[in-house]
Amino acid sequence: MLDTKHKILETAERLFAEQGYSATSMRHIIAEAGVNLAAIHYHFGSKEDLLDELVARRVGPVNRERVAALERCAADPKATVEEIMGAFLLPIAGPAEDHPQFIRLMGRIYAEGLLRGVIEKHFHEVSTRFLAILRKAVPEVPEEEFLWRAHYLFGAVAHTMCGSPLVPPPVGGDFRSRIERLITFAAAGFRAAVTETSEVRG
Amino acid sequence: MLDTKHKILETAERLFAEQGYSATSMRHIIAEAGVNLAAIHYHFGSKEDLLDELVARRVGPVNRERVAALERCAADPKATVEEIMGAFLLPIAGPAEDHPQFIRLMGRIYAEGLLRGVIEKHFHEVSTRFLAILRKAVPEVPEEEFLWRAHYLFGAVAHTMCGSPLVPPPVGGDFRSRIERLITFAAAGFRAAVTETSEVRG
DNA sequence: GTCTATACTGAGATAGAC
DNA sequence: GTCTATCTCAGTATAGAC
Repeated sequence: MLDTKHKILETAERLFAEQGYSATSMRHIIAEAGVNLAAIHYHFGSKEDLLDELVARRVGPVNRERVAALERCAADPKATVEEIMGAFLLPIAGPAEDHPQFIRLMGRIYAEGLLRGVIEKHFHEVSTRFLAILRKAVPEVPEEEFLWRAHYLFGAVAHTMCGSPLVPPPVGGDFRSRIERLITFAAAGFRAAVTETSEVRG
Repeated sequence: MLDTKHKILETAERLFAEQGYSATSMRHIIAEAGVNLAAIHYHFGSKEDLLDELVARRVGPVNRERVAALERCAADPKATVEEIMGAFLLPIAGPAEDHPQFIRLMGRIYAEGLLRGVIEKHFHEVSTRFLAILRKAVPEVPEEEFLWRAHYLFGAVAHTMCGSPLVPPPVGGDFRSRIERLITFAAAGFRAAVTETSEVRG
């Protein structure tokens, strides 16, 4: 039955989002879904492939929005850093309001590094395109510096999605405003003058 | 014998750093260390407590350096954002050169969120002090905005330590220069003018 | 106090009957 | 397609030798 597969998918998404990927056992999923343990392997192959299908379902539409917005930026020689970042980041805002736990899950599996294959499959293409377009908006930044700054940006994005163990989470504000704040922060960072030899020690 | 405990500690640190915490089994550790499985529980209590002791060993000296540098900043009313960030971040540079894999491990366990207890125990106090001092260097930033920016900074730091699945890692530069670049980036972000209603969509 | 042997529980995965 | 039984490998707990 397709019903079995669907029940697994729905239950797994809820449990992964609530408890995280590693903390959710397949036995817990099948118990709540009322199906047999082997059904997961029959329909998906493995626990990781189950996650993969979950991610594809939600991320596909977001990535299509991203690509459309990014190509509009690419066609506009006057596109600002803020607009390009917005094209990449704001399409998350919709799903983030509808499925806040899912966004948290995505941030966590990105940060975990364990599921590198899943991440690369769903984000490598669009993130590469994003960086290529962003690159042209800040031509004055040397290549190596640009890559590091992209690194910082992705770290900040993941953290914004999944929450920090150390900083008290400011409760106010929806996800969209969080993203807008992040864009303000990171755009200033990308425009910062490159320091040759820093004098930062106190 | 203290020898057994020491062998476990050394072997575990190496394997955790090479393969990550979750991916390293206790049976793998004891096989390479040439000790018995139960010895880990006798000396440490659990796998997580073993990690805890590993972290404490390396992080203790770093945190003492941090606190000393931070208090120098606190005593100086003219301390810049860059200097305060440097006080918090540059003490990692030394260990990062000597034990690069260990730094990567720290970034990963921070990002994972699973070992929240270990992270809080070793970093909560010093990071709280850091944020309090940094707060006074940017009084013009509203409180909520400041907390989010701190959030972005911590995400970028963790990512710098553990590497990203999406951005091609720039190979050049030692860890200290990475931190200095990050400080330039984040200081500009903290100083950015707060946008009331952003106009970032393309 | 230190360490060994062994057993327990729960995880993901798989083969084969129906 | 589905289910039972079973396999391997985790982390953990305990009894007891020295």
